Amino acid sequence: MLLFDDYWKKIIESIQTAYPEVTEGDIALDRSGHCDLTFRAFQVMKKRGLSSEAVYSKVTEILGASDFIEKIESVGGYVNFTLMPSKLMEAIWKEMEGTNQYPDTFQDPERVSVEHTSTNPTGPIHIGRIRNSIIGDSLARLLARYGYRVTTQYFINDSGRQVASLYAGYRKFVKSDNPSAYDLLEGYKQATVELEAGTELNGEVDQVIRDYEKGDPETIEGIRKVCSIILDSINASLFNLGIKIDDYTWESDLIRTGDIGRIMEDLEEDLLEEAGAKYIMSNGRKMFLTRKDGTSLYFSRDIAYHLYKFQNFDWLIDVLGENHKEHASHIEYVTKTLLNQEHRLDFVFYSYVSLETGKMSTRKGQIITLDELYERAIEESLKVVKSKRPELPEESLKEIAMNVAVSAIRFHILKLNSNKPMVFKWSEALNLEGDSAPFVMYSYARASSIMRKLEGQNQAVGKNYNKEEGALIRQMYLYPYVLTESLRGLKPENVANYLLELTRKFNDFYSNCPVINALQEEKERRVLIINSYRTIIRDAANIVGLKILEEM
RNA sequence: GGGCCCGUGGCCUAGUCUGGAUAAGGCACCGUCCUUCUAAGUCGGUGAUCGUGGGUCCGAAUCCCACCGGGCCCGCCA
Repeated sequence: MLLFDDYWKKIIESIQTAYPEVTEGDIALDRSGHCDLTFRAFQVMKKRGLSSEAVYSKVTEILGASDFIEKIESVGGYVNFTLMPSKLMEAIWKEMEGTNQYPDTFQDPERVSVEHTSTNPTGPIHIGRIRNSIIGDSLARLLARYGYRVTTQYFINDSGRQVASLYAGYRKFVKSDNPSAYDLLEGYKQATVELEAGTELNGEVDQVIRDYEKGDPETIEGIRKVCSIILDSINASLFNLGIKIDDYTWESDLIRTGDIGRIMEDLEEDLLEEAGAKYIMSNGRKMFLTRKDGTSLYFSRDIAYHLYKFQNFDWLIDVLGENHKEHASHIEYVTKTLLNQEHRLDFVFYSYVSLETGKMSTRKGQIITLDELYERAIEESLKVVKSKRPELPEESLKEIAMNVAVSAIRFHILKLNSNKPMVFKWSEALNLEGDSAPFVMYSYARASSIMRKLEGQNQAVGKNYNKEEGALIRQMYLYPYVLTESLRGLKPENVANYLLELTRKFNDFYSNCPVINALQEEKERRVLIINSYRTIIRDAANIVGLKILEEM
C-alpha cells in the first residue's frame, strides 16, 4: 500500500458529492497541455440538462477554496484544474523527509510468489527466455516496492521428454565427465537429430523417463548432474542482469514425494481413462495427466507445483510465454474449480522474441544467448564511455560499461508492451541513445554532478515556479499513480516508460533552469527539485533493474 | 477450421483496459547549441488515410461487427 497526499482522489470525491454518477475515469490526467487534471463534464451536462457554466460554478463552489488548487477553468465541456506546484512539491518532500522515499510504503502482510524463467534446463539461456526473466524480476521488485513479501520461484523441468533427451544425448554423444553447458547443448542437438529421424534413441528416452520416475539412483544422479550444470550456467547469466531467484523446485521431487499421486486421488471423481492413460475434461478438452505407462505429464506436475505454492502463498503470479495461455486456463480450472484453491492466481503472458532470420530454437541451435548479448553490450558501452570520458581510469570505464550494459539490455526488453511480439535487432538492442537506459542514467548523473558541487546547500519548497520546474514537479508527483497502475495491470513496463517521461521533463528543466549560479531562493527550491528527482529515479530504476550511476 | 494476441510517419514504440481538446516519443535524415551546472544531452525541420470497411456516440487510435496481414495455441511434448 502506498501513502501520500492524493489530491486527484480529493478532487474526485469532492465532485462526487455534487454528482454521484461521476466515475473516477471522468476526472483524468490532462494530456493536451491545458491543465493538470480535467473533469469531463459532458455526461453530467447531458444527463442533468446543465450548461457548462452551471457545472463550472458548482465545482468552483465545492473546490474553489482548496489550498492545493491554483485555478479552475471551464473550456467547452471540460472543467480544468491546475494544481499548485508548491503543494505537489510539499507532498513529495513530506514523504521523503520521513522515509527517504516517495511515496511511503505500508508493509502488506501478503505473501506473493512470482514464478518466472522456469526454462527447461537444456541449454544456455537465450534472449527470448530472458524476456520472461526480466518481466518476472521487475514484477517481483514492483511488488516488493509496494510492500508485499515476495518470493521468486523457478520450476525446474527435469522430468520431461526434453531433459530425458538431453541426458540420453549426453550419454551417447558427450564423452566428458565434466561437460560445460555448451557441450551438453551440442549433445542435445545431436540427440534431436536422431530422435526426429526415429532411431532407437526414442526408446532409450522412454526408458530414461521411467527409470527417473521409479527412482533409479544412477539415472537420478546423471540427470541431476547435467541439469545442474546447465542451471548453473543459466543462473550465472541471470546474475549478470541482476536477477536472482529465491526458490527452486524440481519437478521430479513432486513425483517422488507423492504429491502427484495425491492429486490423482483428489481428482479421482473427475478422472477418465484411455488405454491406461489418465485424463480430465477441462473446457471441452482432454487434458492428460499420465501416460499409458503411468509416468507423469507436465500438466499433472504443474498442478502439483501450484498446489505446493498455494500452501505457502496468498497470491501466485506466473510469468509465461503466450503459448502457455491454454495450459494456464486449465491449471486455473483444476486448482480453483476442482481442487477448491481460494488464493489469488494471476498469469502474466508475453509474446515471443524472434530474430530477423526467424524464430529461435534451442534444439536447432538457432539462438542468440544472453551471454553473447551481454558481452556485446559491454563492448559497445565501453567504446562509448571511452570516447566520452577518456580521462577516467580503466577500472571506472569498465565499471560504467558493465552497468550501462545490464541496464540497456533490461530496459530494451522490458519497455515493450509484453504482449507485443518482438523482433530482436542488434542495432536497437545496442543503441545507447534516445529512449534507452543510458538516456535515463545520464540525466541522473548530471543531476548528481550538480549536487556534488552544492554539498550542504539548503533546500526549500519555495514559490513562483517556472514552466519547466512545474512540469517536472507534476511528473514526479504522479509517481505513486504510476506504481498503482503498473501493479494493477501487472505491467512493469509502465515504470520503464515513466522513467523516460520523467527524464524528458528533467532534461527540459536542466537546460532551462540554472542551479549553481541561481539566486538564493531559486537555488534552494531547485536543489529540492533535483534531490526529489534523484530519489524517484533511484526508486523507479531499481524496480526495472537499471543500475543508476552517480557519474558516467 | 476453432480460440487468443498484435497491426500507430521509412523503421521501433507510447497512448487502447476506463472514448474526450492540435495522436506523444525514439531511430534514421537535414539544420542548431559546448565561456551556465557531463553534448550518452538540447532546440528546430522533414515525415501519420492510427491495417481496411462498416456501426455506436455530442465525440473513436481507443468500444462493437466484418474483413485483411503477422504471431501463438488446438500432443499420452513442455
